[in-house]
Amino acid sequence: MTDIALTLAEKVFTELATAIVRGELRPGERLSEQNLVERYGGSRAPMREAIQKLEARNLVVRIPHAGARVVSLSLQELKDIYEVRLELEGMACRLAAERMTDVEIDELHGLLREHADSIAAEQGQSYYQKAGDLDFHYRIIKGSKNHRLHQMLCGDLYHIVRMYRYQTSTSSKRPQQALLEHQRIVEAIAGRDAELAELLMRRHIQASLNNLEILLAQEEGRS
Amino acid sequence: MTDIALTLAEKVFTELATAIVRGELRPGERLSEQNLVERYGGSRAPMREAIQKLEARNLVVRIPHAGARVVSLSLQELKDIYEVRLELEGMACRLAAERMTDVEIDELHGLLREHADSIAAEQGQSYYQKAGDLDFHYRIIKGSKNHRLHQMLCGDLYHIVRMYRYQTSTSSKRPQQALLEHQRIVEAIAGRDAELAELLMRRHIQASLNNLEILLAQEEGRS
DNA sequence: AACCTTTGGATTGTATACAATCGTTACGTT
DNA sequence: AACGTAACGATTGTATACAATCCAAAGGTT
Repeated sequence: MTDIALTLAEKVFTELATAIVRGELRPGERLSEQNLVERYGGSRAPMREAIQKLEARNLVVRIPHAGARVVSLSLQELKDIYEVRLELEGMACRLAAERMTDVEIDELHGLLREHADSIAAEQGQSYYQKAGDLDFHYRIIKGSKNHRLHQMLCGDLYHIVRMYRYQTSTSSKRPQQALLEHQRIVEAIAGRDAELAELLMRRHIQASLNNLEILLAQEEGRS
Repeated sequence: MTDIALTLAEKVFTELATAIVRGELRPGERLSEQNLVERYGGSRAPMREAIQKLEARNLVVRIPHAGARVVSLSLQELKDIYEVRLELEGMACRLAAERMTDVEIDELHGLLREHADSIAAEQGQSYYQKAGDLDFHYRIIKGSKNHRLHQMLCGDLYHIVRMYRYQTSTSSKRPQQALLEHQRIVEAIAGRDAELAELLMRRHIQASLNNLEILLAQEEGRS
């Protein structure tokens, strides 16, 4: 039989994780075990375990005897994360150019066609564009065939990155620009040009970092 | 007042972590909560929490309703880890060349002199050499001034790397060779040559990976 | 009025008890 | 004898209860 016996701790964990990523739980907000019991049912033990799982993924910070809070990153910490992501995802793209199967590359092409159609039809809502962007990066990471790399990028860093992207609405011109960059990256991968693929991916992420910094600076000025 | 109130869960966690790294707990070995209670005292709750912390650092694997086992890595997984480490520690070295203070660099020089003396005196026992090697890498990582990078390298990857190094006794000629490589790396950092520093560090780790692969192959043949 | 101390409430850390699930062994069947 | 099945034991998941710690507000002192 397939194991449908998900523990309550895992359910609460995924619920909370998506809530944090979507910004429904604000950075710095407290997570009391008792509150979670009242909201999700069950007892304190599973709630506690869920919080620990969140801590393991750096989504919350726990202080002994003082409780857990949704992580709140300084601008410096966010830059640190992007610096690492730049390196790791560049690496992933390089490896993907060497290791992806031809079928996987075809699927990448298909994905880009979908995105292009979606943007052309103007129905490319912000949410779906972000999901699509995520899907693109996800496939390349998977294409690196390095399980640990996949785990680090998708498990830890991406939650954080997504969390801050949800709140900052991307500027209107960026999606088309991003699609162009994506297309060039896929070209490089299809040509098995690992160095170029890495270079282009690094530039791509650098661009989105610049974008984020501008938005954060605006937000800073507004507060 | 300084918080000396370490929770039992944390104590057990550090105990177990070092035990695993030292090989006192073998890969694949089971960790039953009840057993831990008998060995460390207390109740199941803190033991459970300790095991979860170990899982968060990839030192154990937990399967719902089936318990926890010390992680047992395939050769492929080990290669994946080294591949990531190569990239991240190369990055750390590059950043260190740009960001370390002159004082920190002086301290690095001092560390290398100690190592040279230790080897010359022939009293460089295998254990201390490893500790020294670790200290060297640790300082460079810290010198990168990227907190997340530090966390990833020291928190997750190093435990695993150390775990497999403890068991494989380094070959007799390697320490001197390693010291030489260390010295060249520090030269590059002192000269603020970031690219060279990264290159040398990557070669250095690649060499130790080659060394490890040979030893693992020998072990494979012996079993 | 500002500062320190103290006391109360709330929250986490730990202990114990019960329920659900899994692995294994013994048994019966083919 | 080999295979499938069912019951047992052991272990984990969850619930409840108690102890230790922290945070904040109230009161006294300088």
